[in-house]
Amino acid sequence: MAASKRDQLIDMAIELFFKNGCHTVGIDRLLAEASVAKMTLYSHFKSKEDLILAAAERLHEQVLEQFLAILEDQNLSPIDRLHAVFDRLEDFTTAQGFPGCPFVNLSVEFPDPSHPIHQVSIRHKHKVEEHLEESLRGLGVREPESVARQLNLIYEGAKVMIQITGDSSYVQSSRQASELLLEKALAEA
Amino acid sequence: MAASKRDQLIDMAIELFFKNGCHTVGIDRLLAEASVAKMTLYSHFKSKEDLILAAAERLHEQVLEQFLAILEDQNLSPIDRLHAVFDRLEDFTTAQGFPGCPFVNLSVEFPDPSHPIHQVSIRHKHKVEEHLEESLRGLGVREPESVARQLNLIYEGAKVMIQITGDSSYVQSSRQASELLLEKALAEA
DNA sequence: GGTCGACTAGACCGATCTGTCTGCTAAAAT
DNA sequence: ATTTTAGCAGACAGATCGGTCTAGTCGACC
Repeated sequence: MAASKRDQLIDMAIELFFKNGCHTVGIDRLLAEASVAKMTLYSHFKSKEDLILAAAERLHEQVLEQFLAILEDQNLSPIDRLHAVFDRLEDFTTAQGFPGCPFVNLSVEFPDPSHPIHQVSIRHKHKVEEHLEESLRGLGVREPESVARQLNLIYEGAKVMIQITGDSSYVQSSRQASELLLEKALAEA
Repeated sequence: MAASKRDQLIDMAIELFFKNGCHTVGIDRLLAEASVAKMTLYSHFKSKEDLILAAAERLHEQVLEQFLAILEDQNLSPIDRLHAVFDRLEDFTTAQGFPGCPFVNLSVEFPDPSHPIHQVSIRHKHKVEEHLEESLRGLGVREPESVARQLNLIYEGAKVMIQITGDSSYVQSSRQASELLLEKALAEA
């Protein structure tokens, strides 16, 4: 079979919930656009939040995979792979009405840190930072954890500023800032 | 009079809506906690969104004032004033369950960039960046606009990472990163 | 051919939310 | 003294939302 109803629901949840906000999109609209009956939804998931959780976890895997693909791109030099992380921001954020980082938005909609959905966001951000750290360690940077955190701040800052202002030229700003930090870190290596 | 009912509503809106999310807090709870009758609310504001807008605008003024106070602190050297912007992040973010930057949250809850509430966020972020730029220009930095944007990314990134992970040590990371960028910018001045 | 499981359409329930309306109190202004 | 104004409490309407229930369709498999 092409795609199970369960997958259709998750895919549409990613598209609708994470683009427009979980609280704003009702379950009826999701069902209509996914062409799935309500009872099917509740046979696969025990609640709307349960679906959101599954969607968040799938998106976590997808985004992390994309992220890793950049950091391990064998066509680029190790340093350029890190630069590419920022350059490639352009691909997502120049889209009309960039909805922002889904995991940031989820954290806003589910502010309780102990909530399972919020925890997916925490896990995602930690994973991203770990991978940055590993790349930096591979480059022989002196304090890879510290530098990874700093690069991550720039990365997150760029996404959130583009989300709010709609000005995608923050991609360039983030690239410049990260380049500078990397330069410095490599000089000390 | 001590505080008009209108002010009570706005103050409580800032506290409840921006700490817990506008969509999650109902108007009945706000009225109960503000000790105001429903009809009084709707005589001052034409809708809930109208109240949120007024609250956002007041908060915009308040936060910007605090921000400016740091950037113009005469007890500090011009460079330390910029550093203080990051150091003082500690004051807000170490609070148990830091709710995140209210203007980021508003942008998530009102994603439409043309929405008046979203526009307050845009205005706020621009103002902050302008003030950073002005401080940098006062220091004789070569490209103040570009550096201001980069510092702003770090600033926003720190707030959002602390919001998600609850790890307030990102304050130090942001301080370190901004210090590095400032050093470089001043060396070129 | 008959059974079973997956799916569907849509009615329905209870809760919740925004916003309106009525009637009342009381202080302030004229 | 009377009118106006600001505020109060709470019922109410209308809409929406998440979730349940019923009844029925369709295809696969034994």
